[in-house]
Amino acid sequence: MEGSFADRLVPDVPVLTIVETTASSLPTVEPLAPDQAQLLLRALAEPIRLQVVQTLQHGERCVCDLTGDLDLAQSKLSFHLKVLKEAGLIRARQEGRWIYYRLEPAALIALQDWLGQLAAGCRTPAAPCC
Amino acid sequence: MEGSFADRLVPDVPVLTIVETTASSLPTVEPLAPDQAQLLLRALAEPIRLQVVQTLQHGERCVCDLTGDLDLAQSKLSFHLKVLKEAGLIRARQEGRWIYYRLEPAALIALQDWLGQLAAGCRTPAAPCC
DNA sequence: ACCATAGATCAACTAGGATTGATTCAACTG
DNA sequence: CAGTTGAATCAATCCTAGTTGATCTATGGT
Repeated sequence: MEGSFADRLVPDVPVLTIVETTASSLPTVEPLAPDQAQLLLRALAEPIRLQVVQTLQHGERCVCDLTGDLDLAQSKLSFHLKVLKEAGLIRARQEGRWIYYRLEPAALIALQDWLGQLAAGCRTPAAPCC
Repeated sequence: MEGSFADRLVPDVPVLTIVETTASSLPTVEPLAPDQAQLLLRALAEPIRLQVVQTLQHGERCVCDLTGDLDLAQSKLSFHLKVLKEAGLIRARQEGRWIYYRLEPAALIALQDWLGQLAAGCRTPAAPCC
């Protein structure tokens, strides 16, 4: 262990836990811990990674295509894919010699919910001061 | 002009435009441009700024209180408040010698919507490859 | 078995965001 | 008015995420 790069960037936080609710048929997501929210935010808050995510929005894609799509060095793309994967935003699937990446909507939805709670909380009016 | 620090971090992107829809009574938000989304993400993707936002979730608060709440140097807090403000996530209000900051829910909701669109887009199944 | 290709990993380097402490500015107070 | 205090700004420094090019691993083809 004791890796570098993304390993340093990505703290040891358990990844998304997806929970099948008993009653509803829709899969819901555990409320995001602040750590997890931050992991997702940091992963998304980078131009190249944002491009990757937006590209994957249109469907699964293999690395070799992504390098072409985004005109990136293979090494660079690989680095960012790792960050996105460890944040739980994308998933990899191997097929022969190629590796396909796809978005993980659950992560996006979890973050969405987290933002919603944040927005919902700030309905309280002013406060006193020092 | 021609500042440094946050000025460099925060590109010259027009801030949120809030639009009153004619029919509904709820204020909605223009779809976020990728630039704007990234500005918001970068602002949120930092531990201290996230703490600030979470603190403000419980209501408006003046700087002097925030420094105490979060145990931060005044200068440091001021820097992060600037980033958050320029991203449109918080708003300042002066009252005498004190300056109160509060969350801007519209920004959170705009980002929420943006994430929603991203998640909605990735319903398409696999794709071909190289 | 050998070679070619897809992709991950690594070590060294770079760059730019964050921190620090000092300074400046503005609003009150005596 | 001078003195005080809340907060923003600045310059210098630090630190770490991101880049680069080379290397390693694995799959598949001949």
